[in-house]
Amino acid sequence: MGRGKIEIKRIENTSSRQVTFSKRRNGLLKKANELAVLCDAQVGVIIFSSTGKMFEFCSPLSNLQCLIDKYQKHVSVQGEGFGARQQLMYEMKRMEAENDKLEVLIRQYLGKDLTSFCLNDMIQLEQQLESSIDKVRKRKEEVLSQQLTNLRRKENILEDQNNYLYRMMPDNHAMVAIDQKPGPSAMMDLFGGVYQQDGVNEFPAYRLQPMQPNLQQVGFMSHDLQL
Amino acid sequence: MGRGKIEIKRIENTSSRQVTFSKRRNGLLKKANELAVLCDAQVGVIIFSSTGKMFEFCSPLSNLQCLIDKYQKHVSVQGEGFGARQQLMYEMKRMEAENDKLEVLIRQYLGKDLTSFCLNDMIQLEQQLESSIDKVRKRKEEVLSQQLTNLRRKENILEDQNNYLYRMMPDNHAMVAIDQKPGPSAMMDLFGGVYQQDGVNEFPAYRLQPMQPNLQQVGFMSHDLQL
DNA sequence: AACTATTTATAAGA
DNA sequence: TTCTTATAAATAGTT
Repeated sequence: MGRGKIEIKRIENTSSRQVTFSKRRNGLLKKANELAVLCDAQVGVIIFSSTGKMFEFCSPLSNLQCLIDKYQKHVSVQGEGFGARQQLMYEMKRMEAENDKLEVLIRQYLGKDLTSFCLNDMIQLEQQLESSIDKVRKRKEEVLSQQLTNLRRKENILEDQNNYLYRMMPDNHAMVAIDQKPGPSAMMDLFGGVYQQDGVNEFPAYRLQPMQPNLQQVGFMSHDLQL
Repeated sequence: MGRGKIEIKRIENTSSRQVTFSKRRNGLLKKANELAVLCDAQVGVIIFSSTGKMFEFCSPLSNLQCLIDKYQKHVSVQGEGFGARQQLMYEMKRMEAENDKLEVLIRQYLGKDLTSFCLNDMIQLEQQLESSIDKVRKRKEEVLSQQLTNLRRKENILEDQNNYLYRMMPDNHAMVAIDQKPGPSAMMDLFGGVYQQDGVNEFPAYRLQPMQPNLQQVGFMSHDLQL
């Protein structure tokens, strides 16, 4: 329909392609509208030009998003599986249910909302909680015992260092008096009475006191003795 | 373009509307294809007839879902906020995180994965678990005590009923001998030794024994005494 | 569905 | 882009 017949294939000349695009795009949208109005149909058109510009049409009293949703629903009913959107929705629902379940479980572990529980449920829950508390206590003891061990190692190291430095020191040079002599009984208090003396029992009356005690300076202390 | 000019408004005659729909639908799809091919554009068309049938077109080498996605992206970039799809994705991520958090919490309440816990964490957890177990035990006691009360009421009712029936019965008619006389000590065993006798202490040596004891027949028993 | 008189769309030129 | 116009294409009404 024009001065000459044309083949339906890509128009190579860019400018005439663009002109044709503009004309025919308008034609298409007009026809879409006519179809919608004349025949009481819902019509949606989406056009992207080769330069990336977007054009759209939707029949009156509707909007493209609605129409697209309707389309999605349609294809998901007949299609192999779900539309990507429906799948998301489904997954969402599933996770929401999972979440609710977990929240209920947690409330149970917190001892809340027990009214719906029968006796057996509660006995089971009690046992579960007892077992949990048992595990926590065991682990707590492990950690405490580890800390104790570390403390002892540290103490031994410090003691050895002290003794070594003491022996190396020219008599009475760079020495500082300590007010209280840290005797075995103080040691006992420090370690909660659990401490077993297994090293040197006697301390010299005077100890070396670095001005800024820095444990990291002790070479073999610098790796894993966290307190 | 036809034997006569027509107004662009809904065709009232149903059958001619359907004929026109069919013709113009084909025309629209053909023109959509021509636009796509001639001008190297992406074109998508969705049509729902007034009877609910769906028709679609998408330019060659593409598919409508793709085109719709592209459309969604386009409108979401300029639009108020997110596209519905992005929003779903975001919500999804949020819920996933929430879920993970809850799962970790539950594992803690089960006493698992404590290695990452410091001493203070564990002390707190222990306290929480102790509080939970406390609540469960309290509730358990409540339930037990309720059941006990119910049992007592039931017993009293049965006893009264028995006595009443016994008195109304013409002597020695329809009576059945009971092998063991259910005395106070049997009562004590039945209720775990907690039972306090507060009703009739003496049972007649012979009791009425309905062939199919049905507790529901006792009027004021039929509502809330669950055991 | 097919036909066809007419209207409409549009290719090419300005 | 827009207008013009000759011509191709679409289609309303009819069979």
